[in-house]
Amino acid sequence: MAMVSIKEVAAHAGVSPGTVSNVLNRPGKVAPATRRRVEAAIDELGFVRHGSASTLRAGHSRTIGLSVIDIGNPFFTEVAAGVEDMASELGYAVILGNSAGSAGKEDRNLRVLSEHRVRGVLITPSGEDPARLDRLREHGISVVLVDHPAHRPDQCAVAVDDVAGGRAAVAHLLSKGARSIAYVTGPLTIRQCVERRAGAKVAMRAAGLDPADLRVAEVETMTARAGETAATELIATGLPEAVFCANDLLALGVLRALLRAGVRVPEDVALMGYDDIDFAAASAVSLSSMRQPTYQLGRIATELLLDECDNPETHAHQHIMFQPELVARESTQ
Amino acid sequence: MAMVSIKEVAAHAGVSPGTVSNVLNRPGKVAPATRRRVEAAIDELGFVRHGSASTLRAGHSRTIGLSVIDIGNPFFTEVAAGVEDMASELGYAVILGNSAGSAGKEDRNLRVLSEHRVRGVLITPSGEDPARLDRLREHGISVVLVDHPAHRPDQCAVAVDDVAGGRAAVAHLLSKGARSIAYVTGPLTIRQCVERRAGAKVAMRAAGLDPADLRVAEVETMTARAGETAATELIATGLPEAVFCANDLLALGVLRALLRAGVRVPEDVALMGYDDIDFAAASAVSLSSMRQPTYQLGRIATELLLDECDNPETHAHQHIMFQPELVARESTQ
DNA sequence: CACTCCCTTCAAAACGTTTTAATCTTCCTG
DNA sequence: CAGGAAGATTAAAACGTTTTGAAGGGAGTG
Repeated sequence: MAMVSIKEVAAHAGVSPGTVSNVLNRPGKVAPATRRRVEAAIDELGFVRHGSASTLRAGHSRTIGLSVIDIGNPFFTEVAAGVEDMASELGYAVILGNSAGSAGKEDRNLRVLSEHRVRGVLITPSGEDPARLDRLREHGISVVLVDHPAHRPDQCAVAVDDVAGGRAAVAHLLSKGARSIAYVTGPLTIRQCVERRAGAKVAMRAAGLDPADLRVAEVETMTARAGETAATELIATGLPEAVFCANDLLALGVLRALLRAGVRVPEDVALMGYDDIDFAAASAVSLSSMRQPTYQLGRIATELLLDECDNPETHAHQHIMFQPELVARESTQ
Repeated sequence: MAMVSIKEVAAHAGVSPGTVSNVLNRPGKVAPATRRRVEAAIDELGFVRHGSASTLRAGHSRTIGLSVIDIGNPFFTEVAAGVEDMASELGYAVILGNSAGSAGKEDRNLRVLSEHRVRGVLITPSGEDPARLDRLREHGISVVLVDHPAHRPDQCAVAVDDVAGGRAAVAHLLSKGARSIAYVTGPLTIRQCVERRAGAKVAMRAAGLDPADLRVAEVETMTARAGETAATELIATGLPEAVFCANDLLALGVLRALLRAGVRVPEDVALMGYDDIDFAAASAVSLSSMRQPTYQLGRIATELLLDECDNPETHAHQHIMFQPELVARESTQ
């Protein structure tokens, strides 16, 4: 109830509100003696700046938004960690939005971010609708795409080469002797899922196989539970020699269901995940996976975004594309 | 750049700004014909309400804060999921803060939340310093403790009985025949760690053992990596018959290090975790753990908080204490 | 027709900052 | 000691909403 304003601080310190504001925002501009007096008043009264008022007047806030597809996925928490670290180094706060794979929730989150007049937005878009992001840009909110290639040249983006990743993963499975391969994937509206599939087909063609023979099992969410469902279906309809999963959560679910059904991994079925989350190494059969520079992805995206916000005239848009790295473990021994 | 204000909408629709505000906030108060006209103007101009301005004028925002200890821990992402679902059902947005175990970061996050004039804060405090939270309350920001018992009677809190959990976990290990037990824990400044240890000692005393014999291995963070460190140390100094870990991440790390060192689980060492995160069931040796109603924790805490905010006169403070549940798997077979 | 009442809309003030231009001090220079 | 520059502080306007009390306009009533 007792929020104290800059005016009361000013009165208490015997100066004008403008001076208090200066102490807060450009301490250099105010004489050391008065500054100390004001700072004392601030402490004494427990003053907390009203962020909304300052955003309103200043026209922008020191806040950025981060919108991810699934905060329950360790991949994204790792990205978020990178974002948060870099943002707080540069004096920005982060508002996190989780779209949970739903376009509706993503829209709601973007609206909340717009209303907050965030300085910029980092987003891993869940669908392919650049228009909504363009609208943000028209409103003066910078957008950097994370784990997604740029929609347009005048935009920053930080991504990982998913086609190369899919190709490397399946090439690895093929090199272990597998000939029939299933691809367990989330919704094929998700770009990553589509590109990893494309990479998988490239690898098959390169090995002299018909890409059309890639068996695709599509599930609704990219969670361990969905992975179990997919595996149950594979078991019912006949197992392939190898399974490539669009991410590690799916792969862990597949693994769990296979083992429960008495299927041996990798003897009966070889298994590959994607993302190399921490838990991949600790699972029942340690999981081969494609490692991505997750934390770096977050840090660099944030750096690009804030450079764009803070130095608009010198900023040069960049499209950064990392290469994923194969990590072979027991599941493809 | 082209953020349109309520004034432009008003001009475009041929009404006053006040009427536009009414359309936004109490559509019932405005005649259907004008409302439609205003709504058309809003769509046409792509108007987005300036949240800061409205917070400033209204004195409060429809936003709550959630401050957790470690967003990398699935336990907290599950809590966050519950919070977000309930909050958005009630029309609130959530700002997430991750203290990453550091009191400094927690302070910074609370400051950011204060500056945003959030309506209330949900927090799993990382240390024991009720004073900082009292300061929030003095500022008119409601606080509900999550996974932590109340500091004071006039406050809501939602917790799980950690003493009972620690007791049940160790009683289970003892029932499997273990006599020497090690407790791998995060910083003993964290309440959960302390109480689970207290519970462990209760169980030992009940079994006729000396509680002082509980070997405590304290590590700095509650991550899998820290668990590996702890296990390495245990191996070097002599293994106990059973290990109880303060959470599943630690347990997974311990498990990984033990297996790598050729120690069999549970034959040589029985192992228990805590939280029953999804990955516990999928690990190399599936992990026995203590299950908590995590998602519910988040939902209920949010419900209490928003009831306190929206109905301050009828609100009754509640202290809710859930009981954890033992889940026995291979690691304690 | 005069009056009241209700429904709708409006004008203006207020919220707590930041910022700009102006004023007031102080100190230096010649 | 006059003149001015540099530095410190201030007053006042502005940001985009919400809210309040008042005004406007029909419709119903006596």
